[in-house]
Amino acid sequence: MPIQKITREEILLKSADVFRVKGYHNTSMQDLAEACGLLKGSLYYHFPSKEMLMKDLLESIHRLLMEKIFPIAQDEALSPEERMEKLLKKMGKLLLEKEGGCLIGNTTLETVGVVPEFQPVLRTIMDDWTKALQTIFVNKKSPEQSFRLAQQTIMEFEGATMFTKLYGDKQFLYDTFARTMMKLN
Amino acid sequence: MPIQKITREEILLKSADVFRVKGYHNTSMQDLAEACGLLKGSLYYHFPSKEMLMKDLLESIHRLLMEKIFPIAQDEALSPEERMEKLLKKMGKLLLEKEGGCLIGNTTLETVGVVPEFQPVLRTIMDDWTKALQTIFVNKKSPEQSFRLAQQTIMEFEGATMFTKLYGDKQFLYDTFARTMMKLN
DNA sequence: GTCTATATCAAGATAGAC
DNA sequence: GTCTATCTTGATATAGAC
Repeated sequence: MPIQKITREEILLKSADVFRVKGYHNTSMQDLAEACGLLKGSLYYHFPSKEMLMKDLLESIHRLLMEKIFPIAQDEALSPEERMEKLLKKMGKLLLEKEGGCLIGNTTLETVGVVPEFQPVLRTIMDDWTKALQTIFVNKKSPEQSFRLAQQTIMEFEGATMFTKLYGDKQFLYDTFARTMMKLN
Repeated sequence: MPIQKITREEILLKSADVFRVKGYHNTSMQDLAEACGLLKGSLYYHFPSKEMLMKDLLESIHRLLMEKIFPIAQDEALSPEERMEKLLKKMGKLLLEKEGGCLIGNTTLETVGVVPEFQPVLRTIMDDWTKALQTIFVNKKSPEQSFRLAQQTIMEFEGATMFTKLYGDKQFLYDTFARTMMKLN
């Protein structure tokens, strides 16, 4: 009987690291297979196509965010400032302290308008990310203003990630974290 | 004798539209040739490779910005507010009111860390863009603060472009324009 | 579940006719 | 300067052995 070398979930995790650095179109099934310690053909046992693999990956990331990160915004044991800090730090660890920047942002700029299948899940992730931040801001501001502040925070976050990538300097992100904390006043 | 169908500069302009929408790796020489009304092989008379074509395009964009857009920041006939408005509007027309968002931002996220040849020119564009905005802010703020404000403006601008692309709503950009004008106070 | 082998196609790039 | 034709490679994907 055959030996299971890697699970479906593990393939997605390894693939995320490759896609984040190389981008969607520039990543080959060969690249993904190597990262997983498999041969190219074996990937097709788990996923019918590269496109479906990426779609599943994005949905898996959305699920992770919804379960582990975004609920921090509603943690009544913490102050709004503590929630914001905890959420930003976790987002930083998850999406930013790895090489290549933010997979969601990268994939958005690279594939929206080109691979229509990805757009809905990318939008959903941004929507729920916005809602989470809004939930924190709403302790201090009106709902409408909190919504705008949440969107602005993510935009600055993505812009800072671009600068961090271009200049190889994480300070851009740390500064954005700090400015976001100040918006809670 | 052969008939000149298109100039080198025109090829770059047509290619910019394709790259902006499809991205660098997802654009084929075939795509570029079609956009230019040429056959694939003919492109290699003008450019030795796809990589060099893109590099020349980025340098051509840099030249255009340095000649036509960034000098607005030093136009002594205008107030700081008027310079900022004029510069932002021109950047909007040049980079944003076309399909696909900002070619510089797209190319940065897609190729930094993957195509090292592009990174210097991308950095130079961002550097000079930052300097131009700093020149305007410095009428109202300290040089250090102006530098930070200039960087933040570009980051927000790129983040807003991402949202505009993802949600198909240009309001994100207009709002960012308005917020930037308010930073001059 | 993974491997080997292979089919198919499109990509970047080159050579030479016109 | 552009076209036709072609080379070579690497991509996605499939079939079948183990």
